[in-house]
Amino acid sequence: MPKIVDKDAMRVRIMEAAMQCYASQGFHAAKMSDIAKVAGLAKGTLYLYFKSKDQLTTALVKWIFQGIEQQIMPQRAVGTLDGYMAQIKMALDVTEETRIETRMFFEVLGPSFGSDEVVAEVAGFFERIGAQNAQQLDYLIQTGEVRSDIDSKATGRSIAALIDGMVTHRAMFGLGDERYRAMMKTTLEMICRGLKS
Amino acid sequence: MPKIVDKDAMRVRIMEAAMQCYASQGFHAAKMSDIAKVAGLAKGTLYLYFKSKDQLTTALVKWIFQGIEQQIMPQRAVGTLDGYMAQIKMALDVTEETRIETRMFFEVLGPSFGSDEVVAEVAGFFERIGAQNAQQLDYLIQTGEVRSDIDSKATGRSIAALIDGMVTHRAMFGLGDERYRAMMKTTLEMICRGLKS
DNA sequence: CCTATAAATGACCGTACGGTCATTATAAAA
DNA sequence: TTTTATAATGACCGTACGGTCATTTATAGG
Repeated sequence: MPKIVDKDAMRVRIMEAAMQCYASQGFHAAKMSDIAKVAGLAKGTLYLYFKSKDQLTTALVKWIFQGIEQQIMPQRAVGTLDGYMAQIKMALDVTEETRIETRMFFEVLGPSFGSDEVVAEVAGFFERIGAQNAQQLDYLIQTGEVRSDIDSKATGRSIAALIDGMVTHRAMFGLGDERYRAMMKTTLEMICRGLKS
Repeated sequence: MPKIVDKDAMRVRIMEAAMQCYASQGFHAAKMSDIAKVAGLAKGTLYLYFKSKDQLTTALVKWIFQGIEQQIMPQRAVGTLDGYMAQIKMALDVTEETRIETRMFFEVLGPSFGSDEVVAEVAGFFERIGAQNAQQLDYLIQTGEVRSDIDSKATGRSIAALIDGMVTHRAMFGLGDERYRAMMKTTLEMICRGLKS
């Protein structure tokens, strides 16, 4: 007899609203009432699904990174160095949406935001990306396309950091499209030459 | 006849206190009264030297980056690729203090923080680092140590972004010393191989 | 149509912090 | 020592926002 609601869908709806508000106003400026308005709910309702603003934000960050990872990871191990480079190129060539998310993370990853949980989540994300890179490299070493004297684990993790550096700088410092494209090109060449045996 | 004070020294004293508070508590958690206490002043006094917390923070960020730049830039153009690589290595191998500052910037660069001025300052910093790299590369191209078919401007700016990526990941994601050292090694090798003609 | 239970609401509260300003302290010069 | 302009102080104010909860609304089943 009671009213029944899809709680997971509701949580997603709220997280989407939060994302929108954080993107346009920033984390601190976005009020819970704003998020509620965007979600088409009353403020109090948010607290039925998330205990606090921090918890909502933590959930949001996890959700976003899980999304990115699901989008990236399935692209199964490619068999050639060229294929691997193409994969890196895709990672570098981010969408506008990712750029918005990047800006948001800057606030959320700051030390004033309570949860080390969020930092740990993001750290884990890059850890997995690094591990995937390492695996790729190991395979390409076996096929002989990549130098056998590199430390694949360290190199894989480094590549993850390098990509993040590029993506972050593009998002934060308004690097124009043509310019960034030139940067991508030289970066890819540098990495490729560095790996090739 | 009036009481006279060295205003610049006072501003520095306050910025140092702010830095300390931001580092330990984060930008948002640090209250003006905390900063005052650390500086050994009353809260109201801060407002004689900075119009607002935001302005204090903006000044602080500029001050820090100017310091870093002065520390880095004078290391005049080195004449060999090995010298250049050594310079990059130094940039990668950051001190604990820099790591603290890195964490702080994550908050301050977030979109909720009013001033695009700060972002512009940091953008300018990396722009200058990129330009310096480009200059170095141009020289090394002329001496024949570096491939002549690279886009030195784009490569220089990319290297700045790559370094920042590494440094940031170290600061944010608790990469251990040995591990980071291995990452530095492969990164340096990759860059070096990528540049060498 | 009624009822019981889940869901939604938004007025309200507490508090905490940035910023102000009337008052007090300080020190250089006369 | 007095004067006077500058510097420092900290109690106080306003307000804005996260979070609560008594009340109202919605709906599935009988």
